[in-house]
Amino acid sequence: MAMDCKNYDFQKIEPFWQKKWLANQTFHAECLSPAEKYYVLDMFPYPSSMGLHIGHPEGYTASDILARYKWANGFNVLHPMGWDAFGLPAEQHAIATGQHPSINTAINIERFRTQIQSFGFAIDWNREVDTTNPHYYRWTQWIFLQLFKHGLAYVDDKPVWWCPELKSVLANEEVINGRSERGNFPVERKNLRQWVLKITKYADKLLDGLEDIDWPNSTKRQQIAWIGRSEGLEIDFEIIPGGSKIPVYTTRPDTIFGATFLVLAPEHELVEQTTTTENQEKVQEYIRNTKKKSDLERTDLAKEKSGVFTGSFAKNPFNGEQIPIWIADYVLVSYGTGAIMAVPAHDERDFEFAQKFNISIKQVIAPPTSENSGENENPENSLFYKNNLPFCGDGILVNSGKLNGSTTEEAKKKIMQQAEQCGFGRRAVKYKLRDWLFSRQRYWGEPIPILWIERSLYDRALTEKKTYFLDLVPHIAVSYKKNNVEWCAIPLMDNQLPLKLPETNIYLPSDDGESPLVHAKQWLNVFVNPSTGEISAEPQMGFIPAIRETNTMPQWAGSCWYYLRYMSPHYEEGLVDPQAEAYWKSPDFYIGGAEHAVLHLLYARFWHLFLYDIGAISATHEPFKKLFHQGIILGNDGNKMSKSRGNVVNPDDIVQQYGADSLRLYEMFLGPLDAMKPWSTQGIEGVYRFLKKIWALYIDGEGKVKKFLAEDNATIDRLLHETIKKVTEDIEKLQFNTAIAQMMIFINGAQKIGISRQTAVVFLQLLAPFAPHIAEELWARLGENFSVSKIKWPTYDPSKLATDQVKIILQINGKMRDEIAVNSSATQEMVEEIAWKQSRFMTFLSGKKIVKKIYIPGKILNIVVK
RNA sequence: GCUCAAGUGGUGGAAUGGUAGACACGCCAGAUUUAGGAUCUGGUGCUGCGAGGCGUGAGGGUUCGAAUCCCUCCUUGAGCACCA
Repeated sequence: MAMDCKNYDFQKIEPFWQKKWLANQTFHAECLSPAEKYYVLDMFPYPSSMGLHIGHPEGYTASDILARYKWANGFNVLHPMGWDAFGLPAEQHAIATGQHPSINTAINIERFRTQIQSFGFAIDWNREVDTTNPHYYRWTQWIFLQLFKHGLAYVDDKPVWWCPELKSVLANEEVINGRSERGNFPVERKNLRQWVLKITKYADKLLDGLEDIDWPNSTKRQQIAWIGRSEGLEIDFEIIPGGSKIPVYTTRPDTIFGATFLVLAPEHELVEQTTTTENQEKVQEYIRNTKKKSDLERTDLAKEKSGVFTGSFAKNPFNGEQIPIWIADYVLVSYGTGAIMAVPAHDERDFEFAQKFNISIKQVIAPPTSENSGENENPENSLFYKNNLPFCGDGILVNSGKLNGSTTEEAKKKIMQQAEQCGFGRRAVKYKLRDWLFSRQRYWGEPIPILWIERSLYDRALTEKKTYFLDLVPHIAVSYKKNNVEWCAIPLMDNQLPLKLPETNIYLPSDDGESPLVHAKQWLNVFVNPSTGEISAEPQMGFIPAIRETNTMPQWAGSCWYYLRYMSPHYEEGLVDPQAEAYWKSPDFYIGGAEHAVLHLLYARFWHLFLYDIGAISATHEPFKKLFHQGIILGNDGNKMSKSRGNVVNPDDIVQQYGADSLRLYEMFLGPLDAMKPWSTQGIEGVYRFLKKIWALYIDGEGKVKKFLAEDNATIDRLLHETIKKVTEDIEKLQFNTAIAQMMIFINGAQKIGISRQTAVVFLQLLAPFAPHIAEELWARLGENFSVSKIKWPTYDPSKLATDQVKIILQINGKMRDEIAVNSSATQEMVEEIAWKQSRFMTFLSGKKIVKKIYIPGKILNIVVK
């Protein structure tokens, strides 16, 4: 017992039990316990200076209910918490104050931990992880080096998204409608040397893996769309005059006879070759204009198509037709072959373009009609369909020579076959997914554990085979050229990890894409012994000059594998203890916001699949078997909570005023867990009253346990078993709102009728996952053993649910007219006999002719009349 | 524009083919109280004196029976947005 308080004094009760759970390590997850494991994972928070948001405890409470429920069912539960602590706000604070970001980060973590502990979650605090701790990021760096060694990390200086405001590059996934995902600042294209991870190599595995995991459909769909796999045909068109070939990519080879022009992207390498002398000027001007446009303009001004004719023609290899070659910026150089065959009759974009530039439109697909299956199609009579162009669906081929009458599906097959046989085309698979841009020009991130040395020294070390990095570098060297010197990347050795961030007082990146780490000159320029890997700050015999990589990793790096670290957070021999990994495998339940659908959740799956492939882990291919997104909690006014709207609810205030149990209960009672729902300041009163009612049912005005009934009456007995059933089933289905409603029904009944001591005990077990503090307190006052969350979960007795009397609804033409109570074993004849005696029911039947009777045993008797 | 999801009292929501509105908020009345607060009891979809009638975004359909299944439209939310 916490205190001998008389009233429901949550301010005394809650901290007492929180301390007790911590001190007793009540929720410590024992690795390799003989019990079956259950791993509940929350998306770990970024510890911002704003403190915890009211949305945080929503997901955390849901996972906590599950964790406590599983403990009570005999599972060995892993429910950890940690900090995704690298990130921009801490760095911006450092820039503003000149203070090292680790100081502020530590303060914020402290505050988050205190806040999270004030909710009484059954977390194993021994397993806390912090992505900014060198003991942690040592292994983030180690994973990077594995990716490097396997040729999945390389440098590139293609155009990348650059955000001038953040002074950093961003990944494709971090750019939304031409603005940064964080901060909503405009971004532009810039050529910079950057580290890139070859996530595209895992495109198919990332796609296939989605099939056997239990995730929200919308999230799966988003990942599928992001990967954007398509199957099609690459077809070579011959340039007239000239004779060289332009490969185009299409997913609709069946429309090949409808191609009336060909379009090159403005950046396409054959632009110069295809442009005739008299069109030179116009084409160059068009390309100049395109370059001036930002990517935002180029994609956002989708309304009006633009383009220019090159003067050349291309020969359609299927029918020998010559079609004009145009240049237009609606074709992207980075997708497919950067060139398309345009079929205006069956593609909206091509249609729009053809209309604007007066290019002919030729229909080759007729929409399928219900009556004919293609045989009666009259190719000459296609005028009828012209009004409906462009028609982009599947149909029947017309105007396509011997393919006329084929379906889209048949025609695709035939044309692909023909193209491959004749050698002017080949099947191809394309993806929208691009490689993951992995470096950032920031201070507050994991340093990339790479040294750069000159090419000749690199080659010499490898040919002489007397070097530590012989097996640690990819087959093809990762290199770049600057001022005519070529630099090659070599890794640090495992025992040189973690590569810690150097001390500096300059945290601001430069305007031209230089990381603040370049200012740490001592750290930056070193000497390395190529045979031993030894690093020295001073030149030495046998050492060669090297420069450290100055970019850091993006914030997503640390969160890609934290769920593995929780399994053995103090293990020093590897990222995860193989025994722990074999036992815990992967999270059984993962809950977090839907905003990470294509960022964290795609990156983490990529790393997991990779780690599995290289044998670093071995239990599962996919990291997150079951995923759930909690809904957003809106402000009182139905709008998103924001400082500017003044509708922000601070969880600390709620805990202060109503207690953590009320907050937990209320957030779960608001509505379905995945729904977006508005906070109501008045609404929380309801659950608070519920808790006070429970208190009053157990404890008298003197703070003593009340006298319970010697025995339950039948109504309460049935209600208890109904409640056990409903609460148990609803927890399994994550329908916490209705589970709480059922407990309220129980308490309302208990208040009227009274309950036995045994029933009072069982109810506390049901309540404990939702409101653990009050449940633990009353449990202790009843003299039961600590802890209520570790006692075997109650089961219901089905025989108690059966009743000897059932209610039958009497309907006429499906409308409820009366109800009767009958013996539960009553037959239809017996029910009818009683029904016919009901005067109210009979008044509805009088003068009507009975057509049919429908009887659903135990539920309904419906009389159909005329 | 395309794709997906969802529309139920004054409010949050319950019911996924069988009594629409569980549970809760709010509101009304009463009890207790010097008063307020707290607590307890009863009521509360709309309409009608009543029997009853109407009612789940709108319209249509399937069914003995539809909030639930199907079609069309409207609204809201989410995602994608020249990916050929």
